[in-house]
Amino acid sequence: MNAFSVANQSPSKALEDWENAVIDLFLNAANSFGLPKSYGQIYGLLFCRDQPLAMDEIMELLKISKGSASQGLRALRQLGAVSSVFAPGDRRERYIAECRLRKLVGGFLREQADPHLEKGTARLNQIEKLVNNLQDEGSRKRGVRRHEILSGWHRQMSRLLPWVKMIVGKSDRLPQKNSE
Amino acid sequence: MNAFSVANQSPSKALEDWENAVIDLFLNAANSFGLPKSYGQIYGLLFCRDQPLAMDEIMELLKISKGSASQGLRALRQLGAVSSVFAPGDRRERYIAECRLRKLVGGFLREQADPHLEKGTARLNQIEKLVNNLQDEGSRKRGVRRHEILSGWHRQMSRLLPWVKMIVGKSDRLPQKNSE
DNA sequence: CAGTTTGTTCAAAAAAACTTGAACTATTTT
DNA sequence: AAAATAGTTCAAGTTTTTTTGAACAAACTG
Repeated sequence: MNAFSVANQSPSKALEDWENAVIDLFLNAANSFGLPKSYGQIYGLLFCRDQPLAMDEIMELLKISKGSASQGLRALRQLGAVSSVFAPGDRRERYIAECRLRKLVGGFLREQADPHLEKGTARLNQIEKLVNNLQDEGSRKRGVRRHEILSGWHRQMSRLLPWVKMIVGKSDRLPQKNSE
Repeated sequence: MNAFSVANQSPSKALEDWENAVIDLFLNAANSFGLPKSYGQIYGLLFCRDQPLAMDEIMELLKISKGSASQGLRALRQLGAVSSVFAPGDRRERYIAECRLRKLVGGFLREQADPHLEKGTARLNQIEKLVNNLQDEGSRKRGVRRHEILSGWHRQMSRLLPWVKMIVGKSDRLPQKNSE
């Protein structure tokens, strides 16, 4: 236990091992959800911290560029995964992570899934039109059948999302202290 | 209605417009699910067809390479999205698309989501270990809290998947002919 | 208002993901 | 058993995505 580890109570310059592990976890998770790694890193770092961090602190701790930090923070705010606060007596914006799974999932569905479903509707209409224009009887029948199947899938997916929000919403934070 | 469109009853050399639209739809969908475009194209093509197609036909219709076709078909079979059949009197394998959403979702969850959840368990254990080793009281408490939150999320996600399979499983194909 | 500080933008560089095709294995045909 | 056909593999090439950093804009400070 050296001078450093004792001094670690105030905003530290370096990440602890477990923090790196959490950040790496979110890095991988972001990838799986089709988001850039840096978004995951930023979220992961903020998730670890009790105190809000400013952009330049994030840049330094994660060793990422100004551009990545700026863009990542913007996207995360857009998703509702991060929000900004102002510390009195400091001009710069500071950021904290949203830790309620319900909110995170909700934001993700709103920003990613919903737009896809809408585009899907448009595409299905286009396909329907093309299919109905077919002259050849057999071809048209086959096309109509396929359009019906796709429409059914689309409907199913639309139904699924509200359930997902609902199921994830239940018993969000652990049944323990820290009650909002 | 020319000679071509009449002849189109047998395996055609070119795609129809609606087929291209469907293939493009699946191309985009594959992307959204983190799969290569070519997987989506291949699935989309097979989805359109009543008759199974051989690999060289897929290559020609989609203008993709041998390698892409081979790898794509393997991955799609692995996912349960495509299965192969043998036409009598022809040596080559032929492929058809699985059109039951339930099966598609099930395969995707099995091959993509489940492995992630397992890796998640391992990562959480690693984080727990690191956190418990912390000497500084405050740091450890913060780490423990974060590990608890992540464990809660992990549990929630594990609970969600069976529901997804269940909800998507209901009323799969349209209530119409073509009964399995 | 000139100088700082904070944060954004975007073209170019770097990294990651995907596709290609030639070489190879395995199987069938002559 | 040689030739032909099917299909796989993987290193190299291509495309796409992500990151970087310098130039810029905006808001404060002395």
